[in-house]
Amino acid sequence: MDRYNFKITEEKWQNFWEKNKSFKVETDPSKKKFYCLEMFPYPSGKIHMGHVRNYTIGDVLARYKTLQGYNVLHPMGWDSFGMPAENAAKQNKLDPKTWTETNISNMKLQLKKLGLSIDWDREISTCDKSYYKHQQEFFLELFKKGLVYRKENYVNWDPVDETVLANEQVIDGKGWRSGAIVERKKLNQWFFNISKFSQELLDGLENLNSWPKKVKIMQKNWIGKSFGCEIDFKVEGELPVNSVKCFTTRPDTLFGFSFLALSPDHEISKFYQNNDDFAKFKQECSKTGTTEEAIAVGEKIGFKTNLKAINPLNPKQKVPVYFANFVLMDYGFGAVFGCPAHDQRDFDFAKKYNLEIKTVVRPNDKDDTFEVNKESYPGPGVLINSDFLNGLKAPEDSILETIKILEEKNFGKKQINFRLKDWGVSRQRYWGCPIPIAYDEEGKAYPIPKSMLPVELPEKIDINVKGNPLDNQTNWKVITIDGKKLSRETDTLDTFVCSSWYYLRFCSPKENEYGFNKEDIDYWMPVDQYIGGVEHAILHLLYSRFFMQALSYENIDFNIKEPFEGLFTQGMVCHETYKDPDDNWVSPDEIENIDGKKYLKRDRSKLVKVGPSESMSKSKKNTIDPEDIISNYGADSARLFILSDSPPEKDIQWSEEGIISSFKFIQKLWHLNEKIVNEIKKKHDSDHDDEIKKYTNKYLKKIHDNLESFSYNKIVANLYEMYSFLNKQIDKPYTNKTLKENYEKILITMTPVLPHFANECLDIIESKNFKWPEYDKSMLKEELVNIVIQINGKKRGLIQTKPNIIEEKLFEILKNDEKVMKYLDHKNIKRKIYIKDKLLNIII
RNA sequence: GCCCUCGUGGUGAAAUUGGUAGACACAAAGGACUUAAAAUCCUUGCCGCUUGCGGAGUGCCAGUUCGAGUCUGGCCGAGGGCACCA
Repeated sequence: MDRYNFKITEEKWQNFWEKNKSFKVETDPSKKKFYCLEMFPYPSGKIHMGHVRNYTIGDVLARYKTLQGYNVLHPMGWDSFGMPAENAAKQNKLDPKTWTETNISNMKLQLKKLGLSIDWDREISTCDKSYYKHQQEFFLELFKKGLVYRKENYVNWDPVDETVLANEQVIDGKGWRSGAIVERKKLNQWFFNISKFSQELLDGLENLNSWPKKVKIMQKNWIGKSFGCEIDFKVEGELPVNSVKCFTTRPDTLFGFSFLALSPDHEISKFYQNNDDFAKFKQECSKTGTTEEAIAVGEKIGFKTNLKAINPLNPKQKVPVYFANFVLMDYGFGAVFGCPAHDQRDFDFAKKYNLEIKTVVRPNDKDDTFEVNKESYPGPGVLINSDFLNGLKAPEDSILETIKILEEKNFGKKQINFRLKDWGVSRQRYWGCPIPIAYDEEGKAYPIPKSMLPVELPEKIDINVKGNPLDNQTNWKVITIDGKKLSRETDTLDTFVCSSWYYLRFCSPKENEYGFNKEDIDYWMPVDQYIGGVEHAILHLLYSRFFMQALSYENIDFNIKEPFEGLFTQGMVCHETYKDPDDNWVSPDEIENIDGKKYLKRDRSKLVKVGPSESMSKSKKNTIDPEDIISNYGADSARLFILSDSPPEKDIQWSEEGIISSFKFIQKLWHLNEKIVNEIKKKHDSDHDDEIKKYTNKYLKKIHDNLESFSYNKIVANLYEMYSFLNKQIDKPYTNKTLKENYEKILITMTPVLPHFANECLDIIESKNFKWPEYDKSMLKEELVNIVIQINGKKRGLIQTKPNIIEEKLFEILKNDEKVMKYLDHKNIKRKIYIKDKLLNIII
């Protein structure tokens, strides 16, 4: 028997696909389309197992849809702007462009070795000027529509990367990439007005039926809509201030008012500019705002002003006004009204500063003497101690009623607030898309005319400088527009801008005039299935959705509101972690397995500590290089294993044993193939034709259902079952035509998972121009069914009969079943439940 | 603290509308083949007794039902998201 030589076969088919441009597609409205997109990679240098999983899942779908007759767009590109290029360039003294381009060509080769059905003619790279030119056009388009603006703002400053971070890029007060504690800094920044579309982005989620519920909830929470009331508090004191606006979701607790708190950045703070104590307090705030313990403990600190605020519903009541560290300037009006009895945060603050705690809501199961003492009571109940509001049901009736009263008296009005903030897109970085703006001496911003686009990044410059290297490019910075000497914007765009529209570009990758061509996007968009990691649930996916809103805003020609019709988020690839006796991480290829125990390779006597399986990461050294796997076992083995065992949306454990068993399975399939090919050559009677036809049909249904529901792990199980059936049954005689036809169908179903192997086998049986085999519903009916016999709900027997048997007849057959009759012996049958063709439950 | 998801063998997991729990695989143990090893194949899987059979069993406790991994309520545990959002 020949061994299956994956090296030769895989190379053969990869060359074939490349030479024939097998996956090249064109816009063709006469064909039904399917747009299958996986999140494009950052060209870090090498592909990792996460890519293998992501792109294998996508490839299974793309190949399946192609076989079903769809015109499938399955492109690939590179998210190639970003900081790693700059950092690597600093270390290796290469310029970012060269570094990036080398990485792209390496990774492209690696992806090709996976046997992906990609239309490489559509390859794009976001750092290519033919790409970012159009991004600059979009920027100016949005600028014209008023969706881009510049403002001086406190920004999240990453002191290590020396750049600004969006709120979403700050995790636990630290930079998402550098891990450095983020500082606050005031800078002039460009913003995309994403918050303008808060309601649309929220509503749009409703219709995304093929998105994971989890992702939709995360976005919903991020947008953070809340319903409440804006209240205008009159204030009195020594400052020239008459009123302070607050937003609250609980106006009904206004009778529990005991202080007013302002953000340290509130405009009233200007009156304290020269106050040393206030300066100290502000410094205290910026410290507690960022350290981890402070966030965990949540210590509240305040600075008392000499103002008093008046309760609009009870003008006799006057309460102190504080600056407080927990009040955020960019939510609501940067001011909150404090009701300690019914808000834990206000409660903590009141305790610290000895402020009044007045209970105004009692729980439904308590009487009016209820008093809050150890902690606040934020729950539902009935209003008490609230004068004319007493007795109202909280929160439903009481909130609406209070808002009505406040509106009547002109103290406030109903309001909806969103947590979503505008997207700061300026980055003080070299390796990004230049912002197409220039400034005059007064700092007024001028858009660069379209004819002067793209604003190209200067090449081969010295990036070994502190801060933004573009700032040092004095020649580049100077530009003359309409005879006016201007200075270019030196900030570049956040790389999330690049990935917010790349799926449009794939539809028209060569279009020169504009970012895309209308005819192309009308045909291909939206993306039917988008596949990627759940880590992009908020950032990338929300920005992309915003981009569609922004492009369609005031534009009747563009009406794509949602870019991704279907979304699938795959799980991570995990591996066991190892540590040597000195507690250092050890990589899997430094380990030797002896008698089921794991030893250090370089010192066989030393046993390594096996830690939990965790997501593959360089820092824990538990990565496996896909290139090694492909060269040792082949792409098909890698694909088969990465799909097996765990459902695609869950994490998967990578193991040596697992990949070996996938490899062996392909060898077994190869031997089976030889047997079948021999059988096809022989002549036989047709005794068993029905058997194989029926089996194949049942198998096709399973594969079909599992493909449709993304149960790719079950498809692998179906392949194992199919192998074991055919391997047992192949010695039975079948007519060659039937055997060939059915085997061909089975092989076709294998092509999405094992494209090289299955195409090779199809080639051997001389199958040409094949398409996806549909199953025949009428053939699914069984000639015999198994009926479970239960006694008092417990399984006691199994009877095989023809379908549609009536209960009486079944009971007759049952009388011959000694085992079951033993249980029924001399017992009174109280009741029988019969489910046709399935089950008979006898109650005694 | 709030929100979401999930608890099934030693492990990863299967199980249409409630209807044979553990498909398929990994690991382990035993066996077959072999001079031996590798490779391959078969068997076992928790508790009892002798094959065979019986019993328990899907995190825990109740409930609905002829029948619950699946539905309802409560509890316990794990993972993820958000985090002073007024």
